[in-house]
Amino acid sequence: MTARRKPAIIETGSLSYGMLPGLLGFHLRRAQVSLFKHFARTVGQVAGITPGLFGMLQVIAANPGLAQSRLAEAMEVERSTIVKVVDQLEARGLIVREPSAVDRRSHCLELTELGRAELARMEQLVLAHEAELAAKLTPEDRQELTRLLIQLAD
Amino acid sequence: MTARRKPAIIETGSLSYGMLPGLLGFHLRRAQVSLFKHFARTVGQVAGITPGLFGMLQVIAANPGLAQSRLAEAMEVERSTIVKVVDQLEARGLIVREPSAVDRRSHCLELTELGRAELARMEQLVLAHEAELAAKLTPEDRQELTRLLIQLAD
DNA sequence: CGGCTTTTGTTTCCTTGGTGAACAATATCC
DNA sequence: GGATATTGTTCACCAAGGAAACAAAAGCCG
Repeated sequence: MTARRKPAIIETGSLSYGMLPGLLGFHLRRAQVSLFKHFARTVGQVAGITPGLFGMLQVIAANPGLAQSRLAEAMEVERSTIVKVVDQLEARGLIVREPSAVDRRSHCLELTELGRAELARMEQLVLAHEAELAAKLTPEDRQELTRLLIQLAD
Repeated sequence: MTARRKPAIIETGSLSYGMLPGLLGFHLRRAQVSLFKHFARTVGQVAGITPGLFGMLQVIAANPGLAQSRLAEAMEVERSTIVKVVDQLEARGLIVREPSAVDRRSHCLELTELGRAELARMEQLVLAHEAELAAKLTPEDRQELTRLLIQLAD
């Protein structure tokens, strides 16, 4: 190697991210990591839940009697992934698998009383978390961001 | 259970997401999943790389001689996480760990010739991927989205 | 009706990123 | 020179997810 070595003295602040700042994915990921950490500090720490599990719970609550396969489609994950999620939520007493009256293969997911109570509590925390996030943007910007994200996701 | 059972007949299309559509995190996640899948189809399949690894490679390329600890800070992950990443990239012959001249504890990360060539190829694929994504938005909207994401991430 | 085909939930194994704790070697500070 | 901090590493873990195989149950079709 005959090439001259570059200085290689790089302070944390002045470090280059190459082409990354020109990519939507980079900023999308940063925003999500930031949001996720905020969720963990505010909602997660208090209610012991992750964004993913909260989302599952929301969909189950909003669609009583939902079969696991439908939930998998809604969340765009495989059926085998749903099994673990449902196991967790059931183990915590938040939901139950009830046998379907019309199809003996499928399980109807339902919230328990505890599940309803816990979800209500979580929702308050999530709304507070959302409000803190939204404070970084004007109401119009928040609306605009939502619109653009939907457009990007198709 | 004496309560009347709700119909529980829910077609995939007409299923409710509860309060999720009102949350930024929901749309952020959807957009990212969509983008990630697109990246996997276009860049990943061809160049065998993930958004995460590509990002690491970019930062290493843009900051020759970077120490692993600095990289960890830049990517906001733990040092122990970086070890595996560097192992992978080194195993593929894209980078090398060179001993630092000034600190015998630290390793200076450098791209190899192969690494530079591969990265250049990846960059072309990434730019094409980005262009396809950006096609969903007007140029102004893309700019606006970037601005809002940065603002949200702090 | 009876035989294929599909769907549903499940289990098992694997992969990907990531964490935290402990550790040896090396720097740094007082 | 001795305490303290930093660097890279290993190891054991965890969470989210996917793939494949499977049994039970539905559904289809001749």
